[in-house]
Amino acid sequence: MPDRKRLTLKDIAKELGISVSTASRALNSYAGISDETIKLVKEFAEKHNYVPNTMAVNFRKNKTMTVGMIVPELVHYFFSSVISGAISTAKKHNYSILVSQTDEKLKNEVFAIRTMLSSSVDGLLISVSNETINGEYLQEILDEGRPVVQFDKVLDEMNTPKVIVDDFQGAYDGVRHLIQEGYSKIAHINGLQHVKNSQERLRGYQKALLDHGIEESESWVLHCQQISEDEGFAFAKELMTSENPPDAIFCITDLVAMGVMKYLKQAKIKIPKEVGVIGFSNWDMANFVSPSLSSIDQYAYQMGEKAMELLVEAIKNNEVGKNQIHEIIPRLVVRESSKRLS
Amino acid sequence: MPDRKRLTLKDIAKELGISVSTASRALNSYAGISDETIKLVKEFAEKHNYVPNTMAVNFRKNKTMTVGMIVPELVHYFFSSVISGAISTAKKHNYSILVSQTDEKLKNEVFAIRTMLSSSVDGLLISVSNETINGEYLQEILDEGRPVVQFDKVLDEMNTPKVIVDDFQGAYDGVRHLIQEGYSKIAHINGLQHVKNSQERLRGYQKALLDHGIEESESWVLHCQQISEDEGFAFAKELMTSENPPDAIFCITDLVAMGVMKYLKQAKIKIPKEVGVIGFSNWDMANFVSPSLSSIDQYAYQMGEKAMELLVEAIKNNEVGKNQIHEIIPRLVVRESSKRLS
DNA sequence: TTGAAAGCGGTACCAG
DNA sequence: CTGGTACCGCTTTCAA
Repeated sequence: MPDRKRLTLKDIAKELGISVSTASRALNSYAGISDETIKLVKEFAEKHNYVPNTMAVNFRKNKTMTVGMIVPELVHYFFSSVISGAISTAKKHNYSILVSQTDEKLKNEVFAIRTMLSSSVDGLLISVSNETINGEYLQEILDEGRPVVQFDKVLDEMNTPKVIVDDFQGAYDGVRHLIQEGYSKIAHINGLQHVKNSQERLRGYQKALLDHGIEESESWVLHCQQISEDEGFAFAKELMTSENPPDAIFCITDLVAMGVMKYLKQAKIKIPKEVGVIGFSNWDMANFVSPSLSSIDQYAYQMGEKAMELLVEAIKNNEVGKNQIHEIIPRLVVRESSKRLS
Repeated sequence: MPDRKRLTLKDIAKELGISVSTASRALNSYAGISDETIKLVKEFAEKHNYVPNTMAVNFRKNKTMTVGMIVPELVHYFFSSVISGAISTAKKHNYSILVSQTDEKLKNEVFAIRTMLSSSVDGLLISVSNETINGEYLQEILDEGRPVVQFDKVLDEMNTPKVIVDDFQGAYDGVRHLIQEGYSKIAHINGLQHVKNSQERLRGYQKALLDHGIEESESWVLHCQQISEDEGFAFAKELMTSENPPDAIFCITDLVAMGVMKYLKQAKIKIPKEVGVIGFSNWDMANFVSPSLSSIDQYAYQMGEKAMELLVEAIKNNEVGKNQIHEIIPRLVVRESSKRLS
């Protein structure tokens, strides 16, 4: 396949009998170039299908109009929605997005960041893995003078804009709803204790109980390691076969709630009559299961849009290390799994 | 934020009192450079954290080590799985992936292709939108001498490697399974008639009926426009309230099957006792609904891996326009929704 | 085994 | 308003 040599600025200049610089300026419509010349050059370029060599432009301007996006998992309703939102905003600003995933492994995250760096991205959107405890690797990219925006799972101590969901509020709303539906023995299947989202959701759960005069029982708070369906199943079994079984379970994610419901159904425990269930994230499947699952929607798509906006802005203003928090208020979506009344 | 100027080859050369070319060759371990020099340069580079300027390298070599990937929809179990597979293979070969989505709109697809082109991707992975009927826009990228690999939804007439699922076989296996379970009045909710996947699945459905001596009824084949849950619901209703309702429904995708099951449950029609249901794609939710949904697994992740492998190979060998078909044999996953026996 | 130098294709500064 | 030219950082050819 002989790569048909592409037309360059030099070719155009020679062909039209003008200088390369004039041609360049004409194509970019600089002030101080006669309309005539501009027209001449543009028409010629159009006619001959001139496409500027992006690599040359990137090289010269030291910009790629490309940003990196690193997520823990791609095959995931929440994250793919965030990416979708980010892509849509990126498109508006003429940015492209390099996507990478870490499978929640720090090792992969470090590799991904390095790769992004070497791909010369203009900036980075990242939701850190569960294994990530400090941001030393992330710091490298900031040190290069390239902006980073964190979203969803963030490292507090890193100075970057952050787009997060108000997990506390979401959890609070969910648990309050359970209480209002008449549940009073509410268990919570939480996540990894060092992860901030988990901590906040736990706080919301506790505060809701407190505010409604319900005493907390330590044995009703369990912590997942994998945040998996299997854990949901196992913990539900553990809870329901204990001395003092709960009458509602607030789950750290919808996936865990799926496991919980699977167990309850298998054990012939009626949802929501005997036990209420509520998830977090509002996955697509929440709608399809029966009973349909009440959940907390995190506005994933909007989160992606916002994160990308902040990144574009930071790139434009060459702002690195600005610590700014954009908090998204989640929305309780009530479905069948938590409706005891009515 | 003052961008700390990065170390360049020139700096290294000056510092070590050697020429830029020697430094370059040493770093790349050229033959004809003394081991001593190589060691000297590499150690210096290592110590001072030298990172080659990728944009300069790209520019010089006219390669970016980046490929584009265009899918109809990102928030989709199947496509995100394919992307995931592609990313994993890309990583092995040191490629990065630019991701874009078209929302099944030709307009967006054209834009995405143009953007990818201008981002100087080394190659392109694409699954075309439902609106795409011919490949003139795709041809542009081939004409530039850059390889394209199509996957899942492909344009037959384009000369590119293609990775597809044997839709015919998948449909055949699914319908045969229904027949073996004792269903005989099998309806099929198909997709858009001009899309190849739809045609093949329809063929498989028809052949299975034929092979088992079951007569086909035209009124039992319906065509979706959107391939949506709502359509599944509406068509199920149409079928079940008709003069001659079927006793099984083979759906073009799991999403449509979700709608079908929703209707059946609402109409108190027992699955799988009265009506069997089977989907296509084997989404994660197939496991979570009840009854769980039988489906045809397309090995999405492997499809992504394979497509990326073919692309890397094509890039390496500078092969553009090679027409090669890699067909993946899907796998029937039997769950509750189609098990009438036992 | 090494150095000098010519670009790659643009952009932008300085003169005129 | 336009042309000439230096240069971005690296690779590679040619000479030594």
